[in-house]
Amino acid sequence: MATNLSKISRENLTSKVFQQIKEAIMSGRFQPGERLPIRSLATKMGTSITPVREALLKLVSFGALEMKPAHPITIPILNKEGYLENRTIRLANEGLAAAEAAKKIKKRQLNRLVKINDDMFKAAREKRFADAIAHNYSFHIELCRAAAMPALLEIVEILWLKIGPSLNMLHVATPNSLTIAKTNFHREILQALEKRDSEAAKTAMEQDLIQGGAALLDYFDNQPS
Amino acid sequence: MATNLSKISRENLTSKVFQQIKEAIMSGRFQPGERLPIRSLATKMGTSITPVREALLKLVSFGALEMKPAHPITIPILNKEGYLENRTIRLANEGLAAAEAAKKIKKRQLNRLVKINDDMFKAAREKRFADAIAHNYSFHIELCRAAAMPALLEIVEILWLKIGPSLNMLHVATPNSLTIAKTNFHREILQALEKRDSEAAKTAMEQDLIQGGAALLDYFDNQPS
DNA sequence: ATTTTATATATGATATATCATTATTCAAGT
DNA sequence: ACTTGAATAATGATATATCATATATAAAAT
Repeated sequence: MATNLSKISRENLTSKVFQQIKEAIMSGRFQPGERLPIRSLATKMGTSITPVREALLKLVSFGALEMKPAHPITIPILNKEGYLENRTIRLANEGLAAAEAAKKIKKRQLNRLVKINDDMFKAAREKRFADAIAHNYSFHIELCRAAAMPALLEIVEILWLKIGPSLNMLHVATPNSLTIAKTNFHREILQALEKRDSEAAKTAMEQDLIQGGAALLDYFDNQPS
Repeated sequence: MATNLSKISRENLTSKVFQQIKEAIMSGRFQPGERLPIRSLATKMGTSITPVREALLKLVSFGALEMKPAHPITIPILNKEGYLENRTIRLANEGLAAAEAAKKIKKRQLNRLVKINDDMFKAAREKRFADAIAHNYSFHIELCRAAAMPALLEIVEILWLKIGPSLNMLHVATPNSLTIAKTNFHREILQALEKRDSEAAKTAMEQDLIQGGAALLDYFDNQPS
């Protein structure tokens, strides 16, 4: 029996389309309010409308896209209230993830987090703000992965999907106010993980989420939409 | 302009199908492992397969149903590990919901919770276990609604969808061990809500979730699947 | 009787066609 | 110039047809 045969990708079209649109959303390639018509996406991606529709419906069911009857599917426009609710829920879930990760994280995963954090600082120093935002996202997701709770990871990914477009819009609107690399608590989180101190990890994570959203809150306050 | 015109239901077929299947899952009309073939459901419901497929895919994306490539869609079989992860996440999210509800709940909502709880006890006394389980579910969902955080409510509903079939299976397998009405902390939760004591509400909720799952944990321990 | 193989069936995946509703455009009327 | 109304286009919703793959059944071989 031949070994080392490469796995044939049995992923279906819907999954591929979903991943691609999801990544596009998280990397800020759509503005809040922007339309995502099924047909034009299908044309761009070279599939029929069925897989695109299914992928979009999935994102809608996660609250990452908005759909009103007989209206085009759009990127939701987050307001202050919605952001604060999202932050409160992330506090609970990412706090839990940090506490669990402190118990379970392996050296390799910890090193990976350190590297992601370094990359984030480097990107911010070099004013590659979009990259910095992406690395910040990776930091939170990978930490959540270290908690080894797949259902929790899914929830946290959904929560970030909802704020992704606004986060990226912020860096376009006011790149100078990007505080991701200046006032975060990643170091405190990493230290707590290394000490395997669940409580400290949770607290540091909560502070990080509150600080990380300060710039966005300022934006909402000065943008009386 | 005429007023008081009744709203025309613009809900689409997919939503209706989704609601119906969701309720069927939560009320235990499907066994863990049972198949849900698209075509036969569509025939039963009198629609084409498209709305049914979309509704099922939505449930799959919530983790309430399982789908392997080229296999029938099924009700997932929960194991002890999966249940414990689900419980841990509910502790965080329903704890938050209870704390928020303590701040925001209105008298009408509190009265409603009291009534649901009474109904649950009544159902349990009369050995209508399925009803008791349904009322317990309502209690948790309505409390979550009182927190006035729509995104949190969605998450909690998803979490319950995943354990619904197993909860109902339990009451069929071992109706005598149904402890829902005996060892719950609903009274403590209600008292905390009335006092507007967030911390107490959170603690009582956590105890309720742990106690409420004890019977299911026993089942997993004696069922070495 | 058991195992193997071939056929038929069931099922999800994808593409396409058509419908209803809304948004847009543009011309006519004021 | 502005408003109104009709025609057109855009868009999601639904139904149906076809395909690929897995499962179940039946037949054949041992």
